[in-house]
Amino acid sequence: MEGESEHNEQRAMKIGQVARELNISVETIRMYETAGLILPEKTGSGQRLFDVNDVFWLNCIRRLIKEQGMNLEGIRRLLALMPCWNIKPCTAKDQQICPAVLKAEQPCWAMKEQLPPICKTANCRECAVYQSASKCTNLKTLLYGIRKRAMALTF
DNA sequence: ATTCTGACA
DNA sequence: TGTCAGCA
Repeated sequence: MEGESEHNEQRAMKIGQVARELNISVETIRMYETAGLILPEKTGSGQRLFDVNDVFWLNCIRRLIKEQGMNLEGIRRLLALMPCWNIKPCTAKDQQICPAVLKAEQPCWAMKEQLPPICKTANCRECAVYQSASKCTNLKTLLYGIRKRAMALTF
């Protein structure tokens, strides 16, 4: 059996283990990361570590692709539409220059360095924006903030 | 044995 | 997406 004897550690899985459990190749998982869909933890040596939420999210990505007719680009752009400014308490001034607010090219966590200080120094894996996205409830609630904002502008 | 990055007959 | 190289 595997070494599942860890206690406080949030039993992080290596890419090979994740690949086996989800029946996908490690190359594919790395590709999802390159596309900005997932943000696995990295050890000092560069080893990717996935927790249960990462695995769950990867599962959602697979379904979006295999059952919902989406592709990597589509998912990436969808995540890029997340109303991070409604989740993260950034100032109006930040929003005027934040690429995550002005553009919808990629998820905010995929361009961390270009973000204002509040987000630039944050741990994206622990940020509500990334976590809510990886919850993969349904795509509409994911964009609820957008609707709220649209309503405010319309009425 | 496993993972990592980068490249591509 | 696969896979082979050359490391760590």
